[in-house]
Amino acid sequence: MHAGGWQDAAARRFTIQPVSIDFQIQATSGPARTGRLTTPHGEIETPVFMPVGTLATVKGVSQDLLEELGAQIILGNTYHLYLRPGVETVRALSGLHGFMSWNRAILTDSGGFQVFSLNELRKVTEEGVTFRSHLDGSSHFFTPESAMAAQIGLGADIIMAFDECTEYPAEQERTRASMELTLRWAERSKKYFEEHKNEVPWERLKASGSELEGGATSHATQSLFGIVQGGMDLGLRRESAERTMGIGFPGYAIGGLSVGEPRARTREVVAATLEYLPIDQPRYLMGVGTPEEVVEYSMMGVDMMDCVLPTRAARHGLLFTSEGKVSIKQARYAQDENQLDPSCSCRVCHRYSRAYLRHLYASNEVLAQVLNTIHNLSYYLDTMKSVRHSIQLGGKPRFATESTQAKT
RNA sequence: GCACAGGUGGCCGAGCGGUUAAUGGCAGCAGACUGUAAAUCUGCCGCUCCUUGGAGCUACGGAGGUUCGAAUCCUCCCCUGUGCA
Repeated sequence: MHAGGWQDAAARRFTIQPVSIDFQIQATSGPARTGRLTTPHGEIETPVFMPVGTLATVKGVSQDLLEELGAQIILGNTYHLYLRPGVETVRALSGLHGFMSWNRAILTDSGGFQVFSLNELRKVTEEGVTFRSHLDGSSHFFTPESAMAAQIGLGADIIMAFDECTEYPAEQERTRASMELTLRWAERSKKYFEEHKNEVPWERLKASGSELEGGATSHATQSLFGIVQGGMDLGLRRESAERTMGIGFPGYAIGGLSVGEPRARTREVVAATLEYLPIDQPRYLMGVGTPEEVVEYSMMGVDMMDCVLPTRAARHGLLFTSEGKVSIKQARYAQDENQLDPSCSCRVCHRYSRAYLRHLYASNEVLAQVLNTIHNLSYYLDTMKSVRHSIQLGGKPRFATESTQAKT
């Protein structure tokens, strides 16, 4: 069932124009593959999970901890950073990398997701989106062009086209109209980007110092990724993929998922869309998912994923472990002297008991957020490491809850 | 001792004659969270019983009383705070 689509995709790749980002596939196992994505801030081993750091911070953890955890690339958000501290401030402080002192790769989302998530504070037109700031109520007009300008100013290694994340559920006509709008915006995004991408000085974009892992590259520009929409309609997904590829980007994202649809539907749409995308370029599944989903999608051939779940859930006392979810706030852990996850070697599991973590959470201590976030990110990042390993060995990956089922 | 002000469910605190098992908040318990308006949000939270819905019981310091009806009014008692002796 995969074969036809894959061959189609393989054939199509020759129509893709040259790109400014390097992606080399290293090993494959069925539809899954490991690869190396080269950015101005080092090489990224894929499949990769990208922690979300909306406001130039992955909430709860410092940059040196992120490095220790093995985060290869993190996300920032254009809309939020535009509002605060403002693109000019970030630009003046040597871009996101310099501003937040992060020498590894960064990807910024364009603000397209806010078109969806802030739907009560915004108005969409052909030209762009008017947002009413959630901070002070002021009005801000975003267009594909302004979103690109902002992202060029922020200076992330990978930036995203300005899209409309279609809501769920949506009628066929609405989904198509939304998809068409995203396509027109994708063209405008690319056009503006091509004309202005050299405005990010190479010296600034380039990683500095000896901390850079993998070495700087010759890619002197940012890379702009396109985003496939099309809702839950497989036909529209295909059309969106093909037409987005027609515009031509160095990488493609699958957007508009995890917006409330049933999980099985997400899987179906991802599986279908992957087949329509080029086989030799990075494919980025936006906003997904649980540890199990992240593994599953990696095995389906997704190269990049990001999700708020590990960090947000951590702040809310939900921890992911090899034995399944642990809601550390539960009374049953009050005197549990065991480590959180017996098969995790993160600094949290290594040192603290469940009882202590529960106490910190119950007492509303900020350390609870820090430790919980460290663990969850560690769990995701280690899971990805093991997924990459499995793909390289051509075997089946360890699923996040495998040992739970074995034990109970 | 006298004068005021008070004693409400684990805690704080509304209510001041009926639609009150009793508003709120906290604490407690459980759940949700998927390109971050999220250290957020939702539900439960006197006891017992049956199926949702309900039934019964016990409750507003204590004991009496007024009233068809009292956490709410009256009397006495106990206790707490403040002031004066």
